[in-house]
Amino acid sequence: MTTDLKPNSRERLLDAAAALTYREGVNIGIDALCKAAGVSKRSMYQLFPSKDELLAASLERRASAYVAGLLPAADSDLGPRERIMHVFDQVASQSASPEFRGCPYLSAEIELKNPDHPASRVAREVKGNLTAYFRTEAEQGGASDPDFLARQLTLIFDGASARAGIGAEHLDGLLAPTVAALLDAAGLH
Amino acid sequence: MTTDLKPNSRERLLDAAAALTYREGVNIGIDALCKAAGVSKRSMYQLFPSKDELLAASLERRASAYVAGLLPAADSDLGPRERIMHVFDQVASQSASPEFRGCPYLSAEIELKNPDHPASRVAREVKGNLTAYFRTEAEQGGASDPDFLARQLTLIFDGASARAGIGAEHLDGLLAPTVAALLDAAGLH
DNA sequence: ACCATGGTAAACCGATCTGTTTCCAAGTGC
DNA sequence: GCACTTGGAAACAGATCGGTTTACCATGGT
Repeated sequence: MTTDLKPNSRERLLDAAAALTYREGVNIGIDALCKAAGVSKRSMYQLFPSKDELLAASLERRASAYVAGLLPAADSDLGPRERIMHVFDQVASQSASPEFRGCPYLSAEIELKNPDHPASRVAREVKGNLTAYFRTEAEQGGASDPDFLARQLTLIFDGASARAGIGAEHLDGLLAPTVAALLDAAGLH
Repeated sequence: MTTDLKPNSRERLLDAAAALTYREGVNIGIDALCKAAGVSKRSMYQLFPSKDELLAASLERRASAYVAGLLPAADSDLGPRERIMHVFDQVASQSASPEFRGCPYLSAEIELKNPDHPASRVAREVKGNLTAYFRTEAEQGGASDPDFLARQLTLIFDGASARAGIGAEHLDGLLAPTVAALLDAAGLH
């Protein structure tokens, strides 16, 4: 077993950072993060070299759960079209919650304008994975230009996230027909 | 003539606020704004009651120029379809500039998570006007559901703004076919 | 009982935040 | 010359920022 002292503090910090930065933005203070996690600043700075790295680590940790909530279960026997639609259905249903603030990775990249920020790097990677997923499914479904379709879908995804996140749109019934139109245009069967 | 003492300070502040918050985010400090505008804080606080109001006023002032850069000239004799496409062509060409950071109104709403912030209110109104423009043109073009199409187009607009703004997408050749697919699906002639 | 470890609370540091105030120089009218 | 306004420079206030350090207290091994 790899040494696993201090098991809780680290995770509590990551969870608190994920929750608070999502609600309040990346400019939330370290004192607030530590207080919410029930961890002293001293311990925090033993676990993470800086706030930036804590933020990046919290986004990274959140990543697998985030995509798990978006993608269909591994054992589901859906076709490529359904596997794409599933992502958008999930976003639409998530956006119904009043706590929904859009894709945390998009928000992070917009708030930290600096693309070299460690958290921006993580965010870029996660979003890249989503686009890659779309591309794979598009290919599988025989789309005429899988790469192009994947870019279109990511655009829709981020647009929907952003608008629903600021409460400007309620996605209900909007997303499915829009995505369907693009899939049809791309010849995805 | 309405009294127009202190003509320059006010405008310089508004311009500086627009430019700096766009580049650096809404968390830019007041000292930096005043220094960039060449106006003392004392004068600034005589002209505006708070930073929030200055920010809101700068977004409001920027609004007419912003939509002017997006919409076709008033005397242009374009059909509804072209008048819609024109907006997206403009975004695509603007996004080529390295200073492009996406729609400033979307960014503002995302960064200030508070929808009651005066600047959020202004941003919401400006974006509402864009959606209204789309709806009008959709109606004019005989779209089957103008309201629905307008929501779709705004979604694309914001998605494109966001992704190009963070440098994740270069819109070139992506936007026109995507929008065209939606216009076709809506039966816009 | 003793000491090491590890973690919390809290003071502290210098910087920066929004916002206020003081001081002073440059007009301006008379 | 002289009262008066205007506004810039900058100090200031109080809070908070990221980050460090000190002081104390709990545990547990021996």
